[in-house]
Formats: sequence, structure tokens, C-alpha cells
Amino acid sequence: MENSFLKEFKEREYFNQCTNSEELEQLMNKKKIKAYIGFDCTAPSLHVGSLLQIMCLRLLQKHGHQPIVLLGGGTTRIGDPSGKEETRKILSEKQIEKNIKNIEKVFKIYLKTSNPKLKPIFVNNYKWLKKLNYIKFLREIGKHFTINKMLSFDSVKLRLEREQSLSYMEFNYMILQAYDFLELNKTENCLMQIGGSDQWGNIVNGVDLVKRYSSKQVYGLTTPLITLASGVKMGKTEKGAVWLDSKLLSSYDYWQFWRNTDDRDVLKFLKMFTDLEINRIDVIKNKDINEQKIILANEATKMLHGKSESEKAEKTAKKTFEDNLSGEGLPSINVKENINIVDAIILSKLQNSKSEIRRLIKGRGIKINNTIVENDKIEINKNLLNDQGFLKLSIGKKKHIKVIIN
RNA sequence: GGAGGGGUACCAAAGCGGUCAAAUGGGGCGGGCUGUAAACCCGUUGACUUCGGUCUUCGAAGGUUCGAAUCCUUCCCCCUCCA
Repeated sequence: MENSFLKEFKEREYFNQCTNSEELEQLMNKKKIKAYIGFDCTAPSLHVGSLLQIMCLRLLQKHGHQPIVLLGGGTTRIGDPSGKEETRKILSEKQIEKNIKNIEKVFKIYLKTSNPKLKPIFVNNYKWLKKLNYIKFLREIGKHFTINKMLSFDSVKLRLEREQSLSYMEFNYMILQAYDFLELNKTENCLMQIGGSDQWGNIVNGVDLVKRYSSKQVYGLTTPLITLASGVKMGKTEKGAVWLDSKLLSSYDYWQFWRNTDDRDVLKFLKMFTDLEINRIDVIKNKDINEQKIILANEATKMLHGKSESEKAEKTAKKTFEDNLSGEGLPSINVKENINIVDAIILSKLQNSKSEIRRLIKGRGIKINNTIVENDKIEINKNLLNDQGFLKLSIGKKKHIKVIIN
């Protein structure tokens, strides 16, 4: 079978590990299945750190399979401790519900929702986890887990080797996640779980549990952890998380995030985070590197914020960076006349320390309409407006904002 | 339970009565070079400031002292070895 789900999954470098690659391939070629991914609900929205998982769900739809989105209201209440050093702050019930609602919106943007055979099924594991009866759970589910086996999982093994404590709750997280899979298999006939490579152990546990409990064969598939060429984990910038939410990060800033990709990561990101077919990417990769980055930024932004926002961002970027003009579409703030430059920057939220801003001014890093601000006493007044009626305030080379005096 | 070692800024790690807002390295930020890249070089990196200073920080709380990250007391936490 040409161009099967798994083939494309591998071509796009989504593939890390699979519990049984050949069998899964055969199965998915034969019939359309349901697969699920669980998402963390501790934050008010998702950021690019989750984008690869979202892309996996899109790919499922592309090949006719139906995604299940598990928003782990139940497990969020406990917190996945894997790899975490500090204890997670406990979120209120209300906050979790609010997060879940907001996160659902992200999926409704990225996934097709009209076709009933493909549209994402949203589930919340709190629904079944809250009803669990401890004794019954131990007898029915707990008996399928041997400590011996669990100790052999990397997540556990490493912790023990490093002589770090591993709490009983952490063991339970593994089991609860496995139980989620079992539950989804029973209620939705879900046959596959996808997750990041750090979830491998948890996923394998789920596959095992379903097999032992129901004698059914299900599959697990993981994606690699994306480390950037620079060695850091993807998704953080100077401004913090790269949110997939226009309320938390403007489409312009989102576009900039992709535009600023390291040369060495561009090809990978084109494969991972755009819908462009592989053969088109093969052509694109011979283009000028900066053109490639623009294509990447356009494709990624289009998917989240829509075509017009993406075009606007590109135009603004071109004006701002290439023509050195004041791009119309920059994020903007309104200020009173004669406000001090330092206070204005505080208002813009681009910096939150006055000392830092003064330092930047001393270091010649702040510009108004491309002119270096020489001292921190400057006031913003109407004389500084350009002929379009605003002024461009720049912090460093990349952060620009439109200032309007009212 | 017994014996030692330790908790310092974003991280790692010096300092062990005043010259400490705290060496050094990493990271971050700004500048230069370039391509809104990387590498490299330079600067900067608690807050506020009328730019004179002022205020808050070295696990927590007390105490000694003109003066404490540094000394004492109590408490909390981590690590190593022994049982």
C-alpha cells in the first residue's frame, strides 16, 4: 500500500517507536481505526510543544482514521510526574474545566469537524476515573501489573538508578493512563495510542493491559522528542511559551517564531508542521533558505490563524525587516501623549523591568522609527509620529510594536 | 536510628565578619558581523531612582556585632556513609 498512514508518519519524521509496526500497518491499511492522544490540561491553552501531537491527529484524519482527543481532567488532578522535578501546583476544579474548554477550541481549529466519521471525539478521563472503586480497581486492573515489569520501564528504572525517590502516586499515574486506554478500547473501540517518546512506558502499559484484560490487540506509537539544533527543547522563546491561541500570542508573533527557525531545523519543520506534500518539500528544500523559512512560517500560521492573518503577518514582516518601514500590522498599543519612553515600554508588556529598559537604552537597543533612543528621559509626543499617524518602537532587532497616541 | 556533608542569583558553582548586589562558567538580553540563521567578538544580567543614591536578596526564624551570605541557636529540606 502506497502512502499509508504509517508510511507518511515515518516520512515526516514523526516516528520514534511502535509496539508492532508491521501488524499496525496491515491493520490500518485494511480498515479505518480510532486512535487517541492524551493532552495535559494544566495550562490555559496548548503551545507548540503539543503541536507535533496535533499534527499526528491531522495525519490520522488525512488517511481516514478518526482521532480521539483525551483531555485528562482526571489525570491532571494528579499530575504526571515523569521527568518533573518540582511538584505540580494543584489546580482548582474550576480552573481545570476552564482549561479543558479552551484547549478544545485549539483542536477545533486544527481538525476537521464536519465529517462524522473523521471528526475528533473529545473525552475526559475524569468521567471514568472519578468513579473508580479502589478495591475493585486493584482486583480487576491492579492484578495485571507486576511490579517486576513496571520496574523495568525506563521512566522508573532511571529514577531508581539515580536514587531519586519515586512515589506510589507516580506508579498509579502509569496505571491510570493504561486504564484510560482500556476504557477507550471498550467504549470507543480505540485501537491505538500515540504520544511523545516520554510516554512510551505508559503507552506500553496500556497496550499490555488491554491485552490481558480483554485479550485484544491494540497498538502504541510514539513521536520523538524534538530538540532544536541549538540543543534546547522546542517551544520556548524570549517571550515565553509559543501559544497556539491568538489571545495569548498574536498571529504576527507566531509567524515570527517560525520565521526565526534555525537553518538546520527548517527542513525537519517543513515536514513536521506543514501540510505540504513530501514531494513538494523536496522541491522547496532547494530554494533559498530564507524563502524556505517564509514558506514554513506561512504554512504554520495559516493552519492556526487562517490565510489572511498569515498573509498579513508576512506583509508586515517584509515591511518591517526588509524595507525597514513601519509595518502596519504590528501589534500595537495606545498611549497618552508625553508619556515617558520607559513607561511606554512597560505598557507594551515587551519588558517588565524599568532597570532592564534603561539598560537597553544605554546599550543602544531601543529605537523609535529606526532612530536610536539616546536617553531614558525621552517623551513620546506627536512630533514623533510618522506620516501614517503612529510611531514604530523597536526593542532589539526583532521586537517591534506600533505606538498610537490618543 | 547513628556519623558526616550541604542548601548562595535563571542554572551550576565560589565566597566563610566589612572592600558583597555577591568571583567564575553556562543560559538570557543588547550591540557588532550577517541573512530576522549559525559561529564568532564586545557589552550587560536584583528592583526602584530626582543618577546623588535608596530598598530587598545568600533554605526559614531568631540572636551576637558598629557591621553577617559569612559567627551562635532553633527549625525545615537535600545528599553520602553506617545500621
